[in-house]
Amino acid sequence: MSHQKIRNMEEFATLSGISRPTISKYFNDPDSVRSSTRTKIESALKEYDYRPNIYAMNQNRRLTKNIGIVVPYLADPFFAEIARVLERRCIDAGFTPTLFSSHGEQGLENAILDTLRSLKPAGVLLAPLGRASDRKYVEQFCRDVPTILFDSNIEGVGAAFVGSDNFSFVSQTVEYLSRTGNVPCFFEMRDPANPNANKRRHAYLEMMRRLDLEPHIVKIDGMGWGFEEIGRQGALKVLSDKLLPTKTVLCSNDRLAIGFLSACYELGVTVGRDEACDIRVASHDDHPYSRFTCPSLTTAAHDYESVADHAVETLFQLIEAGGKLNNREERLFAARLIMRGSA
Amino acid sequence: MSHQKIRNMEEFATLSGISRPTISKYFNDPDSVRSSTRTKIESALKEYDYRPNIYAMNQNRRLTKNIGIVVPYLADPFFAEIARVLERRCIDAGFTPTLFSSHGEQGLENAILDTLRSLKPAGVLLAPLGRASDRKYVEQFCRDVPTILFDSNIEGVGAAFVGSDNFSFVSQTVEYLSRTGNVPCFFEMRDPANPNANKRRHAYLEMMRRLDLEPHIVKIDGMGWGFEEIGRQGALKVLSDKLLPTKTVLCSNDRLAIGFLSACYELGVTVGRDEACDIRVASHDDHPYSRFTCPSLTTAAHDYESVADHAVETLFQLIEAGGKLNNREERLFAARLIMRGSA
DNA sequence: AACATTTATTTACGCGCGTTAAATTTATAT
DNA sequence: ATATAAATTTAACGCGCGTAAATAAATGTT
Repeated sequence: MSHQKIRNMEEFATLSGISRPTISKYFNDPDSVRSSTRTKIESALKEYDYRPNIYAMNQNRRLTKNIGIVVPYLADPFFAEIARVLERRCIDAGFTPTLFSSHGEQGLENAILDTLRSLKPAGVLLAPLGRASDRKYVEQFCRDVPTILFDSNIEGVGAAFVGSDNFSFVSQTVEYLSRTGNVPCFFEMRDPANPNANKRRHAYLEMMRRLDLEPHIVKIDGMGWGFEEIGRQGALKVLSDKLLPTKTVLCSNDRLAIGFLSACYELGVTVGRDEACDIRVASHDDHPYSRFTCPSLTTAAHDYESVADHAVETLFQLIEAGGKLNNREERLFAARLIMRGSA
Repeated sequence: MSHQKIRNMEEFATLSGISRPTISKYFNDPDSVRSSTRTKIESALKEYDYRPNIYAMNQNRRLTKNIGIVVPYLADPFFAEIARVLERRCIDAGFTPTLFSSHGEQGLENAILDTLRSLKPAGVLLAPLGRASDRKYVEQFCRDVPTILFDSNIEGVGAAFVGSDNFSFVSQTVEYLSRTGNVPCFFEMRDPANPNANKRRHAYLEMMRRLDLEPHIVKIDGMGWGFEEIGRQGALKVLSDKLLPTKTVLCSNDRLAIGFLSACYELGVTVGRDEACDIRVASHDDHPYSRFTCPSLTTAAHDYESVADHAVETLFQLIEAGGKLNNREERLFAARLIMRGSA
């Protein structure tokens, strides 16, 4: 292997004895050149270790192999996990995914969309901030760039939406908790930024109505993305002030529940399904850490794999269809109830 | 605001009545043009909402404003958190960070380094996989691209290393645990992929020697990046087989400890500093979730902010120095002991 | 051997912008 | 008003590659 550095395709073409357009063709599809030339190119490739500049390639392609993935907050393991699966799927399909996190800030989300325009992606998988999103900005972006929304829906924006069926989540937990003896109250943040939170509250109310039970909603204060601490503080207050209307708590999401369990432990409140325990706690999401809480958390699990698979597949369809789909599909995946120690 | 779409700088130049080179100059430094022309440009900017293609810009710049950030595993909240801080610092300094995760795979790490070459970054902040890295590949990359290593050091590779002082971590936890009455054993994976793990083991042995205490190392099996589950399984085995040599456990890192605490809860083993508790558990990292474990985890905290600040600052120095620093600085930041409920 | 077909080469232009040098205009100082 | 400095425009090239059309060479067919 020669240690000569190669600056561009022109140089590599000269050294390998093949013309540049043919080299270009090879990199876009090795099978599109005669096998004898392919051999020549590949032996030269071993010799000189050249690879084309991916961004220069994408500058001219009618359709790039870039895919943008945007999540609202990457330090949240839920999004980190789904981003990981999405990246993997894109790579396996021969695309180059680029991952961005909005860090919970509208300004950053908009800046990311600008950067994505420059990247000229074949398509984008976008989990918007939700209520904190600049709707017009996102809408305009989706008109210009083939985009699939996931996790948080924005009505009518993007070519399709893939997410979880919040009613399925809540109906299963409410049904389970009430069937096994207790009336759950619903524990959530006062001003949830994520639209799923609102859907979950409505689902809770609807389910309680169907079961002819009296609903109780416990709203706690807090801003930002530090849900565990918000849940912990809220729980400390609710528990010490004896504000809990029932002895079964259904948290809107696992991160709040993690904080809630932490507060219970601090206050000596025992949690579990057992009669001897003070309260039961359940939640939604099947956060990567929910099986390691003490006690482990009963929760409704996202079908991560299906959501990721379907989002990516829909995006590929969208790309192949030239950026437009006939009708805006909203595909929701059902939850799977996971019974653990906490309820 | 006109809804006319602008394709490139040429078009925008025509519409704003300014020549393209001047527009180009403006975008690279708004203060480098006369205030009267700046006003013209900015009013045109309001009118037409144009912004230059960042990748095309960077194709020709002698020095781009791109910065690559690479972490070994983004679904680990520790890396997610430090990546978040690094991104923020880069953005504030006017750079465009691009984040990559190796997902624990050597092949991906190498592929990311290739992509980064195409990106022509001004500099790269790289947390390598560690033992799983392709040393030669990383080494060659660092020779070609100005790179600062962080978190995991690879001797002699990169222009500098910024990380945490493992001895500081372990010396504080060992000193604290032994001073408050117990001899800690060291709980770790059999084949840690991260070089910090080895340094921590050595630090433990050295500290025990200094304190004239008998060291005990408990090694558990497990592969991959699911540390919590590995820690849990290991703890279940160690606890139920009564293999624990002392009643104080010092875990190599918080993620193992999270699993350990989970196992303790399952088995009814009480954890805490109190005499009445069965065992004490402490650890290292101050993982974002360590304050929400039950009991909350006593741990040695990274100085996230300092590590991130110093890594970014060193990178900026490196960039300004033209890609070479005189000597390879290895800067280690001390830990801060955080006493919580578990020990 | 003559023809048709496939594949490769040559040539040239385009992508969206940075950058430079020379020519020209504008602002500031005297 | 004139000299000087500063900013802008014009013109042109380069970055690393895609792509298209015309031409040449290799391969396949009868």
